[in-house]
Amino acid sequence: MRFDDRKKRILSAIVETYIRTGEPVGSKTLSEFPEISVSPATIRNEMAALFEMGLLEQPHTSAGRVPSHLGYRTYIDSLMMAKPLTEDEKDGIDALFNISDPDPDKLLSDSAEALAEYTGCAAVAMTTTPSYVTVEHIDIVPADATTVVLLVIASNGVVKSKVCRLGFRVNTGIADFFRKFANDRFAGHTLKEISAEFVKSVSVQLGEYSGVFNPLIVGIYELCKEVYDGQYYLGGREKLLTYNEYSDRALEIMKLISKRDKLGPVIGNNPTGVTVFIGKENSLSQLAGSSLVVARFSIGENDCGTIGLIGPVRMDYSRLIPHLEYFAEKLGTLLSITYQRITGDENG
Amino acid sequence: MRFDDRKKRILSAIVETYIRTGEPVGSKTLSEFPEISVSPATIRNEMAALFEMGLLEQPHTSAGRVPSHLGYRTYIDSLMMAKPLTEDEKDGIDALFNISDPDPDKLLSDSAEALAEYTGCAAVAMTTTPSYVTVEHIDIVPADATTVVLLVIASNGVVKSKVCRLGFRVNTGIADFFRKFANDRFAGHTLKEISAEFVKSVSVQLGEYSGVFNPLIVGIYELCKEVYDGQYYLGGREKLLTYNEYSDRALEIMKLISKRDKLGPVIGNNPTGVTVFIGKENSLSQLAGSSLVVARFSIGENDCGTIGLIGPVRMDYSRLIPHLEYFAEKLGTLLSITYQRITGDENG
DNA sequence: GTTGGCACTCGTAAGAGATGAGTGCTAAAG
DNA sequence: CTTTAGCACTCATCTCTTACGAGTGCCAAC
Repeated sequence: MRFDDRKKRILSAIVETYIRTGEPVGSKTLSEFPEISVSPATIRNEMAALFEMGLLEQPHTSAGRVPSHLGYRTYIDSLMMAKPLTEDEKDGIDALFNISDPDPDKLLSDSAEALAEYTGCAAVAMTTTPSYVTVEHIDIVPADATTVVLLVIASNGVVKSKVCRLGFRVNTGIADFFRKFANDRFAGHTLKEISAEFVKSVSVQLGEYSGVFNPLIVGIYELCKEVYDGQYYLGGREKLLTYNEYSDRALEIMKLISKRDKLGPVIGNNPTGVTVFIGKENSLSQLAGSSLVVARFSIGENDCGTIGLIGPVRMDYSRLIPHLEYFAEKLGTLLSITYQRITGDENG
Repeated sequence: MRFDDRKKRILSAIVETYIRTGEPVGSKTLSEFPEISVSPATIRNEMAALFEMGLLEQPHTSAGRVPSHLGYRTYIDSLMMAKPLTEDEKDGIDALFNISDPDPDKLLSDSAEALAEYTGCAAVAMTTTPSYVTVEHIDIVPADATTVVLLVIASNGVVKSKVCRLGFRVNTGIADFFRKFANDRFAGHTLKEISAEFVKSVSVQLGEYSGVFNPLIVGIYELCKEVYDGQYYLGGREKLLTYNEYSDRALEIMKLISKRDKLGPVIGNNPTGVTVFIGKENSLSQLAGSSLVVARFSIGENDCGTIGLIGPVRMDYSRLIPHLEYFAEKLGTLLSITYQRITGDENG
């Protein structure tokens, strides 16, 4: 049986109509489409063929047809016409990102929120740190009699700081000593290496001062971990409530996607560009009724994170995929600007 | 009509049973309570009296009774026996907070999450900064060729930092100049004063260098604003979905409570201790079907924030009020420890 | 004051049609 | 061989009715 042009047009029409209305699509409705214009009976024959081919499903005998997961897959991969963003939409997104010297973490969480707002789906934004990234430099800055600021500068340009309050007065001598000690032990090591055990072994080397400096050592550990773990932000979870597909599963899905250890591995290992996981294609069985649309973004050439959408299988792919693509590109550009200055200077 | 002892016992039983089951309570059910032990008919007479007094409501003629808002109020204010926390529960909460040198912001967001987990309600944690708090000191620390860390230390002990990436190389001379300049202009001013206009006027004073240093000036403004605005964390929004009271209103409520500008004023102006707002007592009409239980916490003697629970009017007040009280106390203690060291040293 | 009895109310669950959207199949027309 | 009209059939959904039962208010008796 050939998957001819008319079958393609019919499948497209079914997918698009179902996405729009959420109701199974019948032969009569389709016969009114100008690009089809054959009688309902003919369409029924074609639909029976598409059903045979596994592209359509039937909720029950007397209902219309609904795309199967394979139907969606075929539609997305070869039939769909992506709706490019209008200039207005681009401007709107650009305006969101129009901040100078943004905090990268905030940028990410704002992106998740904005993406959710724009798309009506739950949105996730996540960064990953490659395992080759090392600690480049550690600094300790007295800020107050007993307060210091710890800084960890990683080789990928990420800088994190933490205010540490100590139980003793810190003078420049102490700060200098600790700075040298910390850099001797930590600088050059990959973030991945800096485990709790590693930190403990470093702490031991401080001998009798180990107790005194422990808060700082732990602070460094926490900062390294923070950089290595990256971020995970989820925005617009509550958007899922607007789809009746989730009427009884909303709580379960919302809990699931809130946890990085659940969703992270699923969305963090994709090729560049936009990837779509439709329903049962997801490795998590709880997501069988949902689709994920994910896009990687990168700082310069270095892939560094993922943004994604979570919504019902019946989502408007033709609109959302270009949107997500634009967001990812924009986010990458902005992060590149943020991080570029350092590398620029280092090379120069 | 006297609100005698038996009426009180009946009202208590109705409130407690309704909280537990969510079903209107009938006279037969009540007659089986050992502390009541009169016939259903007698109870019906009493219930009619309680209805007259405005303490009970009837969903419809042939249903049992449900507490009115006044009924809940009476129960909470004078009838309820608070269930003190068990040692196990206290230990569980203590364990959550058992971290050394916690980041105050993280402490707050973790508290909101934990509180939600413990209580099954949505939980909010919020800090407010009194308007008399001033900028005590500003510091700028070169971290890298073109990267500096800005520090704002406020008079209430709060320290915030921000990594700023600049377009030029920063040496100690530049850093010293800017540090002096910034402290001359900002230190001593209240955080409240430091508005966008204020910052602009400061920037102008830099003359030809205004453009170069603007990112730093803006950074200071942002940090001051961050300290002054305080935090607002909401945890466990999705818990509301478990109550069928919210089956159709969940989205609306979740949106509402996510916004500090909506919920903040409502929960931020209460006396010390635990305050309960029952349903329509809330100034926000959308919360007419919800109750808020809020508690203030303080650093030392200084009131500094609020934690609260949002849930259906039918919530287990006798358990939740002591829980919230314990959380608030614990949170205050921990924050006091975190901030005390500085003040301790400054006075010494 | 308390209680048993009883008629009454009213929400809910269950069952019976009626409706109608949509189908598959067949046979005739193109 | 493809397309189409016709027709019987399926099945979710809606409405209407009925039955049920939990709970009430009131009254008379204890």
